Amino acid sequence: MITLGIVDDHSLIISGLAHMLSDQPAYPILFTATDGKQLMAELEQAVPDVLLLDIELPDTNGIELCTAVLKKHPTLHIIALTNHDEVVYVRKMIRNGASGYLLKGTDKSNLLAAIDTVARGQQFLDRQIEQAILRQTLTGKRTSVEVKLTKRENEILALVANEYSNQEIADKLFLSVRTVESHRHSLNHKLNIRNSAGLVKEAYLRGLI
Amino acid sequence: MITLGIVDDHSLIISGLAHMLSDQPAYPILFTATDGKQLMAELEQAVPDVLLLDIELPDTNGIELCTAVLKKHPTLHIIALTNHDEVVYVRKMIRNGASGYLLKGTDKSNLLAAIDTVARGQQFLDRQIEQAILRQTLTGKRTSVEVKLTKRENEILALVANEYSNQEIADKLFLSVRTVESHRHSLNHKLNIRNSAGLVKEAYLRGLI
DNA sequence: CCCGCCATCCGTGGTACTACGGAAAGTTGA
DNA sequence: TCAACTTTCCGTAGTACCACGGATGGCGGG
Repeated sequence: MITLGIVDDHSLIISGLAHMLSDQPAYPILFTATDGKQLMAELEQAVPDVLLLDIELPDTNGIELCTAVLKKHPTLHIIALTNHDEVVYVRKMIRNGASGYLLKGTDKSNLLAAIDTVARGQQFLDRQIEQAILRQTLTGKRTSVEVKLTKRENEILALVANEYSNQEIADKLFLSVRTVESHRHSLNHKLNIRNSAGLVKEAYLRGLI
Repeated sequence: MITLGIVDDHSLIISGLAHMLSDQPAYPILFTATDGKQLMAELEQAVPDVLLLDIELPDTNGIELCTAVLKKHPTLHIIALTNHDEVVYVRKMIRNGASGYLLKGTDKSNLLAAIDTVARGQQFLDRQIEQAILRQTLTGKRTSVEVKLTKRENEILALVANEYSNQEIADKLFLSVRTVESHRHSLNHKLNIRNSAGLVKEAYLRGLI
């Protein structure tokens, strides 16, 4: 028996995971939560063996949440759950105490394997991630199954990185400022960053500067 | 006779230049202006042989202004006038059509030489800049007479570049947010940039990331 | 000893950015 | 053809950042 907790702001993901586990009586789900606050509240009631934790949450970021949760409940094994397969993120999470790292596109067998592995106290990385890390180490090159940006997003990323303000970008591309803001919001979300600084760094990684 | 136009938002600089040229009847100053708009207006009245153009202006940046002016008045020879001796800026200006590049700390003979040279249609670069470019080409290393930052400024620059918010920086360094803002303001001023994006780029140049 | 620079703090008053959510039109692919 | 995605736009709010100016105490050089 390995008890579980699931944290994700998309209820779709939660129900997807719950469905995958529904025919597995050995993996009871103790609770689900959609944000960090709820998670902390739930943990007051019951501490599962393994926590599936989305690193993108509305009220906090999973990286810090990871640290915070482990501080309170050191016995917990955390599997980070995310769409972001860039090696940087993985390193951050692992450095912050996560035992495993799964992409949301994972399948059932992978999920169960991950749960079993971390419950045993070992580390589990998504296969895709493992390969990315290997490739990076061998070739010295960066990110892996990079987050794909749309044409527009790339364009705007480049301009932001070149010190254009939203207004200037709007003028240059004949868009409204709101549209530019929208795209930036998407970028921030996709890339799991929260300000211009992050965008510029990303632009460097992508060779846009 | 070489006619001149001067554009700088600091009247001090303008009068300084005017003074240097006051005993040179061969270099009449047709007009002076303190911003891009004024410049464009003046150029409707009279087009000088050489334009001394500060690249930092309140209403625009000299780099784009340079392009814009030359588009309208292709015969104009422009000498960029600035405190910033980083090679990047020089390259930008030259690529945008400037014929010469002078540091504001220049002396009279240097100024006259620059004017004569560009009026003849040749290119003139400040000696200091020339050497910086040579050094860069030879050593493969970047910027020249780098703007020096204080210890604190460097520290904060690094944190900004690593996606820390002002609040977080303040917490980390045990400062008030206002102090952090002050330092950022100094950084922006010293480095001639205006937002986080610029700071992050600078941090890259300085190897802080 | 005084001047200048550094580091610290604060005030005022913007402007820019960010987090969401919602909506509509166009594109693309299975 | 239908679903999924992209691009565009807007609203509401809040937070972060930026441009100044001004003030203080410390510290080093002349």
